[in-house]
Amino acid sequence: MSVAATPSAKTPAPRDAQRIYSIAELSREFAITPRTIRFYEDEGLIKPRRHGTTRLYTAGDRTRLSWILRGKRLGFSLAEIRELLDLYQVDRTGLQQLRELQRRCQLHIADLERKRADLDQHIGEFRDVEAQVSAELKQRGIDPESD
Amino acid sequence: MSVAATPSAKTPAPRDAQRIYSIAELSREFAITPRTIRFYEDEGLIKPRRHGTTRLYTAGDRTRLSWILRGKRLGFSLAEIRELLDLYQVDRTGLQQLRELQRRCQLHIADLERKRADLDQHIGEFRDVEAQVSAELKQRGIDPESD
DNA sequence: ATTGACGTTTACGTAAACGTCAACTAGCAT
DNA sequence: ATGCTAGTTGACGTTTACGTAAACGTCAAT
Repeated sequence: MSVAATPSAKTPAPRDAQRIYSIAELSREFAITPRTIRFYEDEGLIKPRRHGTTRLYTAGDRTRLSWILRGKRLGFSLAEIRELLDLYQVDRTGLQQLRELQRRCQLHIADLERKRADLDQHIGEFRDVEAQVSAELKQRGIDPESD
Repeated sequence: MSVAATPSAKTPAPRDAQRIYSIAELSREFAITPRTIRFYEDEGLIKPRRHGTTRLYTAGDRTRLSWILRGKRLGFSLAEIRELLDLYQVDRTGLQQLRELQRRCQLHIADLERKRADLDQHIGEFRDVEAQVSAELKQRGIDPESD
């Protein structure tokens, strides 16, 4: 389809805000399959425009996608990620809406900070192990081949 | 069976290193079902002693369990967690073993630090949202009921 | 002797998050 | 016209991480 084909074939990938991405392009960039991207769409995480039946992704969609993947790396389920994404575009007009948004942000931040504490402890433990191993290796002599 | 029953029923839970825990006790403490604990055993994450067919958990098993759950909160799969747990008890005698252990520690630490960067950015974004919402709420007046 | 709390195994079920075909379609190059 | 390359939908399969139910054993107390 070459929807996003560069005119003179000189520019490799102009990371403009105006750029339009194909599904294959995004799947390559983020190392996921097109099937996965379509799946996220089925789950309501992204809603790309269409040209006919073909999906067209904007820079915003791309950002959203990277957001999704980061959420995944942090251990959130797709359902949670969808909720979090929605927080960014809920109606901020009503007072109750604002209060609810604030509340949910605070809850989520607290969750994240607990996670951060877990992570720090976890890192600490592995640093300890690594340090002990390093010390032991130094003890035994730094000669590279001696097993 | 009351394997871990306290004699005079006075001491509530002596957190000794010698203590032995029943499966129900651990499941209550960590808010998971016994089924889950048995499942972890099937997956090779814990290997409690047995008295007949009944499982007996030591303080070490308990620590292992809390470790598993923390790993889960951080988004690791059970397979990954098993590997990480194994790192703690691999044979540290051979030089090659030590080098391999060091290498894997370093890889894992790098992974964790990437995760930490993800997490920090994530937290930052939500703090921003929360700050904006707070500002907007303050702008509109702090009167509690006005919707 | 029965009840109740707790434990066991075996087996099947399920929700989430995709992967893997299969069978199209649409545009472009030869 | 034919083939190639991307894209599409749908259906079904798979893995992970358990839940659920059945059917049973064991011990202490009643």
